[in-house]
Amino acid sequence: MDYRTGQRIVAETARRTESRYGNRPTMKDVAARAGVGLKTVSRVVNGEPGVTPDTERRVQEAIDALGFRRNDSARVLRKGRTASIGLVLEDLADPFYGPLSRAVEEVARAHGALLINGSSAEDPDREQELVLALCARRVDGLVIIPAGDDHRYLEPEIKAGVATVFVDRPAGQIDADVVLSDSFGGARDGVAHLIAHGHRRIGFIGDMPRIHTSAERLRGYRAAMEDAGIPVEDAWMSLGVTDPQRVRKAAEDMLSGPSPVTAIFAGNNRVTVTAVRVIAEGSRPVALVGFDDIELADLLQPGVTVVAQDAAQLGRTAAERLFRQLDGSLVLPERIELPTRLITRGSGELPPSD
Amino acid sequence: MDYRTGQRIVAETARRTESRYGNRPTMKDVAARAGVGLKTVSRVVNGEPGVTPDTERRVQEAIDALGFRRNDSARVLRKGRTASIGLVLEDLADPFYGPLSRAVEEVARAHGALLINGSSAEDPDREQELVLALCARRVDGLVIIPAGDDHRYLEPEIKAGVATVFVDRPAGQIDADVVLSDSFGGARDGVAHLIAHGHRRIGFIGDMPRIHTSAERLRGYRAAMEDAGIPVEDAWMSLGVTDPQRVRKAAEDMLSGPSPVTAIFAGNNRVTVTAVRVIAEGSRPVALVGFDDIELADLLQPGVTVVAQDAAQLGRTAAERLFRQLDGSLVLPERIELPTRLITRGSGELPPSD
DNA sequence: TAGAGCCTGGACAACGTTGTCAGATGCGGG
DNA sequence: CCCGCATCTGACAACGTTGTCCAGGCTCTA
Repeated sequence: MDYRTGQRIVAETARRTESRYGNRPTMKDVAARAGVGLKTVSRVVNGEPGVTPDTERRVQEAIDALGFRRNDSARVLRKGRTASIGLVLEDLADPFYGPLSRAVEEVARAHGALLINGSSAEDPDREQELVLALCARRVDGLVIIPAGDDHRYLEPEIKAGVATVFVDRPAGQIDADVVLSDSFGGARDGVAHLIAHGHRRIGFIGDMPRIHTSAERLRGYRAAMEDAGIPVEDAWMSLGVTDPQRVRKAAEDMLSGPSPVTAIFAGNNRVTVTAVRVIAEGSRPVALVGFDDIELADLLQPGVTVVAQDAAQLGRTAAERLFRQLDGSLVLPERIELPTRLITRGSGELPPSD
Repeated sequence: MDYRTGQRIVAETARRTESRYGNRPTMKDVAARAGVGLKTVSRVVNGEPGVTPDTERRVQEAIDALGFRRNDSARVLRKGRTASIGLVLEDLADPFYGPLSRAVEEVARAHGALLINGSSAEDPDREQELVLALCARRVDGLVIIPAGDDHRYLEPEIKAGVATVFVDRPAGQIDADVVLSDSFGGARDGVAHLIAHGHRRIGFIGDMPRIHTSAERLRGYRAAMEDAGIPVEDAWMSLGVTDPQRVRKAAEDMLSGPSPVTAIFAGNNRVTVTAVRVIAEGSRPVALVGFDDIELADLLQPGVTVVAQDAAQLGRTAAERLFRQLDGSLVLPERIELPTRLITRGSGELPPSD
């Protein structure tokens, strides 16, 4: 008995010492100070009815005096919903994802939710790790730009009620909502545009074909070439390169081989930027169409013709669908494909140089 | 009694119905299935020692079978730390903030923390709302790019132990860690660069002076002009405009007034982009130096000379400081100023055109 | 073989909030 | 003057986890 009492005093002292820094007032503290019950504080904090103005004022004063802030962790534990959603993308530093993320955030905000986001760095393991960490935090929903191609690990989560929407690329091995740009159609149109301007030897530089958008764009390229009856040479295609040096090498190779290309179709914004550089350094004009719009593209000489997708619209559409899942107004997974838009600015309209 | 029993049955039924969708297994469920105690499950989940391999296997099987995922809200409630930090910035869609955010995320990840971020849209009220929402979720720390100039509302939070670092602009009315770029020095150097190339009538287009960086850059502009003994005319300065149309108007005005400028110093990346456009449309060459680097700046004709700041480094520095606060290895708030770098690419070296 | 000491497992309280329900208070009418 | 009713307030359990502490079974030694 003495021993236990001693223990308690030690614990109490430790707690009090620590409380100067790191312990926050709780509703109980507020209640004690205001001389009311715990639940009354809860009512005031949440704006529930049934509190006299006088009582409310006393409680409010105590709240202000103590600097009380409701602990949402406890609230979540009780209520079950966190009012937060997770966004997993590839790299927030990529200018394509900034507007997308912002759009998701705005929709979340309109629904009173916060956004937690993480970058997968195009690594499937890291994607899974992130997604599961978000699930452990009990986000209400997930917007995922997948890096991996197997999302069966999400099945228990989805079954448990986590709303899920995939963006930019479809989910692997599971049936889920997907919002995509029309990569195939966009690429086909872009390449057809080059063909229409007289090109026949057209290069394609894209990311790894295991990435759905890359594969689709490659398919679009092939389709356009085939439609025009042009056989594609292997030397015209570079797949899986994305870092500037290797893109540079790939572009230089296609421009200098035995049957050099007269035009390049760039599979994404980063490739486009590097391609612009390589072409600008070369002496002869090379036509270029890029997938994804890039800033200042209109100010270059010539302006860069692009197949633009609306990143913000992609994010908005996905987030709205997510919240409709949460409302319960959605039942069956769907695949939504947003159109792309060819923006001609000059580089895609250059005639072949030979 | 009957009534209460009735109630209970209704509740039970509702719960069971719902449980197919929306209720997740808990450690208790896992324990029951594995035939062990609650705490044993906790030990397995957290990799704590003191569990026989055989027991561990049984527990693990139950976890997999039920699709159990630890509820971090409950964990947080118990442990006090959330392993998450908040980042409040102006607009994630702005290319300046993408790399910054990503850098913060990487540091957080290295410390096992998740990043919750929000955009203030340069609105002080929204900033406060966001910050307090983050505090309610008990983030361990906050990285804030302030929109407002009074942060006294944060005092109770900081006192309660929320680590806080301000980035890009200093905190208002409170003493806190700040990580900044040297806006004053950078702007002064940039303007001096123009002066060194023979310019005397130099325009300045910047954001609202209530934003610290804008004020500092304006001060740098004035200092450089004063150092060179050049009196500044009001018509050369445009403050508080940031949307493209108004920047355009401002630039056109300075270029066509009674004493037109021969060079423009652009106060931030968005202004720079618009200035490039206006200048490109005009007939006579106008020199330009911009604050913040922009993508493709080197490919324009002429290349855009800029005063570059390292957004990623800003974020990294701030986040590292944040975690050092959390380690307890930091005591006094400090102000860290990172240098800027003048990158000459052509536009800033053009001679005056008259 | 008994006792000491270690290892494993489990019962229980606590974290801070909210939902439920019952008690207290005040008011008007019979 | 008392009762019924409406309004306001508070006690208590529960959410799912972790820390503390104790019990029981084991091994090892004297």
